[in-house]
Amino acid sequence: MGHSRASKADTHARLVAAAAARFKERGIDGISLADLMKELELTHGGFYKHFASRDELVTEALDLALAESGQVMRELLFDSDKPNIARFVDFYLSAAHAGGRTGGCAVAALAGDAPRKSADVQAQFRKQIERNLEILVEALRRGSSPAEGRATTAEARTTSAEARGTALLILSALYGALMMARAVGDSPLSREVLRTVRKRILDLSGAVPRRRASR
Amino acid sequence: MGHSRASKADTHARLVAAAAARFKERGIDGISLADLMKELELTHGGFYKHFASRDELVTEALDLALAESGQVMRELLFDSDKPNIARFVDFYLSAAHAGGRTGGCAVAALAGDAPRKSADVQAQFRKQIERNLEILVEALRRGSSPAEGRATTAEARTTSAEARGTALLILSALYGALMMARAVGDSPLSREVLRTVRKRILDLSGAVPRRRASR
Amino acid sequence: MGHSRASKADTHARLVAAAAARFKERGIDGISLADLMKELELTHGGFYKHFASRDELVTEALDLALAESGQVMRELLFDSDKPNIARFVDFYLSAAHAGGRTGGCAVAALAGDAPRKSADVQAQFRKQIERNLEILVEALRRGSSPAEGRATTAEARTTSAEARGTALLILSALYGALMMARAVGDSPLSREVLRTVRKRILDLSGAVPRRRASR
Amino acid sequence: MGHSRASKADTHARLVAAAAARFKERGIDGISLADLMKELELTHGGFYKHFASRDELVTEALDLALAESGQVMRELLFDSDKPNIARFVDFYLSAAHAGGRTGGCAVAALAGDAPRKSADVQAQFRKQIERNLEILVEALRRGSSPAEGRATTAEARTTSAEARGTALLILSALYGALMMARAVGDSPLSREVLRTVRKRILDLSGAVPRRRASR
DNA sequence: ACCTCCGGGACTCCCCGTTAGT
DNA sequence: ACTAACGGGGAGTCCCGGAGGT
Repeated sequence: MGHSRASKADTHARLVAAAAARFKERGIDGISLADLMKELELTHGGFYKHFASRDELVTEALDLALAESGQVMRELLFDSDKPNIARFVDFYLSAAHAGGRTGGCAVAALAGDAPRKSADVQAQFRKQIERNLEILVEALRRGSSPAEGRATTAEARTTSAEARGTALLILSALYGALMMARAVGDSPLSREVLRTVRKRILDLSGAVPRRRASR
Repeated sequence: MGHSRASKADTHARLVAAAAARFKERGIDGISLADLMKELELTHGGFYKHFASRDELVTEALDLALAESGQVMRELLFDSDKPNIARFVDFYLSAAHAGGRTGGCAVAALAGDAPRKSADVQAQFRKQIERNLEILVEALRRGSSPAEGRATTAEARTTSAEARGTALLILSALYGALMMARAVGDSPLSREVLRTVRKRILDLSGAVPRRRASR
Repeated sequence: MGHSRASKADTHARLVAAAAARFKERGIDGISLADLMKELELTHGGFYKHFASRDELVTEALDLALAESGQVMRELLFDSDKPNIARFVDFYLSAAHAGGRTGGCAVAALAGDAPRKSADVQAQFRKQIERNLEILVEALRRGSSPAEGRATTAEARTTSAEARGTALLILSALYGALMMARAVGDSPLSREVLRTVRKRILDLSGAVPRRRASR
Repeated sequence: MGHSRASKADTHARLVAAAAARFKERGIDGISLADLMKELELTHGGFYKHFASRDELVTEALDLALAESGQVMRELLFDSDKPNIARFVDFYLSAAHAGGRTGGCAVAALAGDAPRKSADVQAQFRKQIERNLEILVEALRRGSSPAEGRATTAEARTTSAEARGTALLILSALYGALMMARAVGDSPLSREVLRTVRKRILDLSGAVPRRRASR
């Protein structure tokens, strides 16, 4: 009875996880179903017991990969009392994170593929980037203004717009720096990009309240 | 039959140009040699008269595409007396530039493919990005300090490091914003990213002298 | 994508049939694999799932085409009680048969290519021509001597040799006339060849018993 | 001075002759210009000093090859006082003639290619076959009726039609037998075809006067 | 008359997604 | 779930006809 220890649901999940990792490494079209199945010590033919098509796997793997990127972001930012933007940026722009491609940020790894894919795929990116933005906005606001909870609605809105703008800039710079660093390979330039952008972003993130205060 | 008036060099150049455009649109692996040749009303059989391999075409097309991106940058920044950073940023983050993929920035379009390609390809990116950085640094320095020519060496070095850091941040943010906007497709989010990052970058670029002055 | 309802055997058979028709029309080297596949609404890439090489297809298509020519011969000659040589000759040398190339006789259409092909191809022609000869001999003998069943062995042998000689002449004349008619295109000459040779062959086929009787 | 002993006209003629021989061996498409030029110890590039295109060479070589076939026919039939049909048939259906392809009959060798070629090529065949027929008719008439020159116009016409019919049959059988023999390669069957058809044709050619006499 | 080589097109090989049969 | 293989399609290689330029 039964044929293997692994349940069908388990195999499905392992496939999605493996696909997410490989997609980040090699791009969405960079790995074949056959190679993917081989990784799980399965054979090519069994794939369609788990997914109706490759696209279905792409959708699920992308969901997982993008969600993970948000999860990592949230953990790094929020696992202490006060949002720790520095730790997040340090990690995000660390050489290890930039170099190793398996565990990296799915947005940075796959954003380049998205424009050539379907609107559904782009919607997945849109949704996750929106979420990541919210996380960062929240971190900026909590980091900058512990008393914000008591702000009036009008003040909060202004602050929010301000924070959202800052978050957008930071996110753009993070993604851009990571993609540049990866595109140029390991080199003095890539290290300079990571180090310098990291410092500037920390200035920016800290600058939010200060800049407001100074005006 | 036989060959037409067009010289070999001309055909070669047209192939490289077409490849550069298609690569930016669809990625380096996104177009086949046969389709590419068809664009020039040739057949794929003649391809190897011009290139020893597909990789050779990739190298040349990448060179062209990246160089063009630098050229555009230089023109937008420098075609008037005073470096015009605003015009460059406006153009770079315009919806048209972000949406249309044919004429866009090769770095933003292809940076995502580079990590999966050979070290040679990555070196091409490195070289061009280094050049683009220098252009932007020059613009920032000339824009910020018309009298810089008389600065002492020490001051100049400091200013240079400062400007280079700013340039790195700006470039990262530009590339990141463009890639994000493209990844999410045409949407309120993409428009917000482009608009907001544009404004912030203009603040940053203007901030160079002010920041120095304030210390 | 994926494969349609058609089984492999079916596709294989359709390929062979299409090749046989095209070879008769344009010669063995007159059609490319890509064009052939296009006829079945397939693409050239899948060809080697069905045949190890072009030669293998040639062999099978030739087998089919030649066998069909024998089958047509047999049907025309034998579908009534008494062998009907006249009907066969009439059809074989009809303008329609001579002009239209698709449905025509494979021997006449392809004999000219055979000498330039491999010994295997020539053996295929040999085998089928031998069979066609036997069919015609049988027709001549049954047509000429209804009581032949009671002939002594020696007489039968003599009759056989006689009939085989006549069959060889008839077959040569048929093939020769058809090839001449085709080589000169539609013209008074081609019509004269067909008409005249037809009449003479009918004389010859009827002459078998008469010639024997006269000795 | 001058560059070589061979004049341009001579080279032209040698090219045509070599092409005629190769075409008979391998078919009209069976030899490349490069190989042909190599045969004359010339190089590929010089070809277009002699012919505007390959087609022009084909036309001339075909003219030569076909004319030669008529010339051979005429010589064998007529080089003695009385037309010697037997000698012609013997030669034409000799194993050497059938096997060796270089010197063979152009009609038999190339008739199979003609239907796939232009109407001009087919017209060349038509013209030469018409001539060959006339030669054979003349031989049949002179062989059968030395006094024919004095026949009345009406009688001559009847005789002519009779002879032309016989000539058509003989020509068809000759061409057909030769093509069959070549198609099946060297074998008992090919030898049988040649031997048997030869004997039957000789019967037929001799039968002309006898058949007329018997009516 | 040569050399060179362009552009055309064919064949072969290989990989991928997908499906059928076991 | 595996084995097998179909059909799609890209890459690379070869050779041919033809067109310069020396």
